[in-house]
Amino acid sequence: MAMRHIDLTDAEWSVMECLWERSPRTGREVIQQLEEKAGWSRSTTLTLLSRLEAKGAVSSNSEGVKKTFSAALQREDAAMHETEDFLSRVYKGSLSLLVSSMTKKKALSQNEIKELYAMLKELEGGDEDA
Amino acid sequence: MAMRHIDLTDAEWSVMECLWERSPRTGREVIQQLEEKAGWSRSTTLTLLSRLEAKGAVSSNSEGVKKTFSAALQREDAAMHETEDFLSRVYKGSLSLLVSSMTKKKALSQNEIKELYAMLKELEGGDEDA
DNA sequence: ACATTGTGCTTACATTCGTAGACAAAAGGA
DNA sequence: TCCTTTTGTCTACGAATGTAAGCACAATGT
Repeated sequence: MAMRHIDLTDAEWSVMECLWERSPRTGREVIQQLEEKAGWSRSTTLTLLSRLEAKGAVSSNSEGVKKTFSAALQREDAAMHETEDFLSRVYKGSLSLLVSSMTKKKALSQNEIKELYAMLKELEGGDEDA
Repeated sequence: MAMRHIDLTDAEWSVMECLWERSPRTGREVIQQLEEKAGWSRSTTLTLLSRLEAKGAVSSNSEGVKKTFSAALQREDAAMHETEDFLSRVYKGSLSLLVSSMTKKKALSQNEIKELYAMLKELEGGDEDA
């Protein structure tokens, strides 16, 4: 059964990043980290955690003394969902188009180009049908 | 002077796509196209056009008999802005990371890989410092 | 000149998002 | 046991977003 598409808002991404870094975590920890990184108040973080739990991206466990929160959504899944969304909206779903655009805009460093080239070279050669 | 960053919402992208396809256009045309493609009512489209004009993404001309609307923001600029935004949020700003993720998820067709490879090959070889 | 139609502006309204204060229950200390 | 601190839930509120009805004025046909 496929993972339902969960959309994350910007603020929600921040919270998830924190949980992806390490899970489970107590509310305390999440709150503190977001307070430092984003200047959020306690309530803000807690609200976001609730909303995330409501949409199934976060799960919590209240058995122990302290309630803990965990990422229920994998970062990779969230990323892939966003990626598809973005690519289809902006580049007709084509990654090549994205790369060629970035190229034209000179938004790619030589370094990045090299890395990509190496990666693609491997894929092109070694994955024909194995 | 750098182009200010204009963020477009989903609905706004639809309108812009219409104007990027051809500009200038009368309200009539835009309305009709969006009605077909998105099922929007007249007012909806007009509202979006106003909002877009307010944020500088669309310009209009009322001199002739019919008011016309044009895209003031280039598609490429909008796309690049979105791209940077997206890459930094989801992939730490790294295109390579995006590609490697898509690879792992097998979200790239052989065809796409070939295209990318060809593109990169050219860049890698021919752009050292010219 | 008047009725009909086309066109743009103004206002509206429900939802979502970012942000947070209040309050209540639980835990810890004196 | 009573006070203080911690922790979690509920409620709130303005801005942004998607969506559209209504109104007023311009154009057009007869």
